[in-house]
Amino acid sequence: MPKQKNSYHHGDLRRALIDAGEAELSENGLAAFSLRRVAARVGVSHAAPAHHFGDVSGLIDALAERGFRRLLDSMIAHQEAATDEPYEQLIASGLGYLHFARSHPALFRLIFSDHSGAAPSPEVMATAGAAFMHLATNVAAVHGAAPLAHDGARDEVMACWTRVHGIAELILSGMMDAPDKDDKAANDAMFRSIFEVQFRTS
Amino acid sequence: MPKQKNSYHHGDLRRALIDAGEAELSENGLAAFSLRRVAARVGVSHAAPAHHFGDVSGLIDALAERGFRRLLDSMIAHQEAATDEPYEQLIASGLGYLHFARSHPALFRLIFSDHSGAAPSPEVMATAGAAFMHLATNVAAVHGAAPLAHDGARDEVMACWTRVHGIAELILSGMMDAPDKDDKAANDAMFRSIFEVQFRTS
DNA sequence: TCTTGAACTTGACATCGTCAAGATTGCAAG
DNA sequence: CTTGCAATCTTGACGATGTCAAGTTCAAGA
Repeated sequence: MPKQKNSYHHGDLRRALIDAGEAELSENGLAAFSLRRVAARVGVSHAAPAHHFGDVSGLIDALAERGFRRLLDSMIAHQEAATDEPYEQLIASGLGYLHFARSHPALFRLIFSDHSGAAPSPEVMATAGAAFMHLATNVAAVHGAAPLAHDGARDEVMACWTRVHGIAELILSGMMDAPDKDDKAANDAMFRSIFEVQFRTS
Repeated sequence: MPKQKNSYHHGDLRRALIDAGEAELSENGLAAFSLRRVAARVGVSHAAPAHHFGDVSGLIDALAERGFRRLLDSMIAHQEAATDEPYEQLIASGLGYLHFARSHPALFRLIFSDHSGAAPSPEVMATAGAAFMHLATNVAAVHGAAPLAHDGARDEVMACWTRVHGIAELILSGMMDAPDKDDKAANDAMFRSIFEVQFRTS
């Protein structure tokens, strides 16, 4: 199946549009995102995407799903490069989360955009659930337990997620200084020094 | 100075546009934000805002500044309704942050949108600095010290900020369940149970 | 009174998302 | 083999949007 057999019938337009959409997103950001430019980038008419995604939110949804998968992949990759020690793996996962957010800021923001109006598609929620379970497994391993086994386990997972997520968001918004995203050692130190702080009732 | 002396020369158009922009933001969200609708809402021609804000990002910037001020106000208000105990004041500030985020989601997202391209205006950064200092004072009081006095104090403040911010963002994105935003007791319990979790090296 | 500049309007333009209608093609039934 | 059908893609149009240029109105100082 050649990439382009003829002018009509692209062959794998859906995938091509998602690829192009991802590229447009990193180059121009979400605010300047345009369906017509994505179509033009693939070399297809401006109305072609409608048949595969309905309207623009359909493409956005597909991009969100891919983004979530990439986020999970980044966590896994960083974790696999770490020690077997459970806590080190948790830290590594968090650093993978951070690295993805900073490498693909627009995609990251897109994933966590306001889904208050239209609920995210089932595929997106499923991928989000997978990422959540990954974290839950990390956290549980630190306690030497099964994921979500004991009371308050869910709170622990959310405590972890919100911390990592908050750091990522504040860095992206420019409110928080951070070392170059590829300086592993510096980010490791920065992350631990914030992640591990504890507040006490005086 | 009457609100409307005649058709031309509105009198206080800049303020009126910011008011209308804020209303539009809460009603339709950032994605559907339109300069022309804001102008129409005030009863002014579609090109009138340009004279006061340049382009659309000028109005957005003004809205961000107002939003930051409202965020700080919400923190202060909640804190003043709490005990004198420093840690309780810190928690109350966080709950005020959360309450603002959930009461004005679009404005909250706007404040922390991607400023990577154009730097936020000096006014916005100044207001953001005031919010940061408020938190720094809270955190320092827990340790019975002056703001940012000791080594690592900045990390402690950022640890606090990122935690509160992460909770707010994940709730807004729909990734985290939370009690009704006006149920004070339930939110207090939820917030503490996440904020106070500590992770240890196994 | 005259004039000058700020405040606002009007009209135009390119671009955007979406819709309806037409063109093209793969494919399976006959 | 061919013939019709449904999926795929194109074309053209519409209203809405941000921005620019040129014109209009008004207040206030010379």
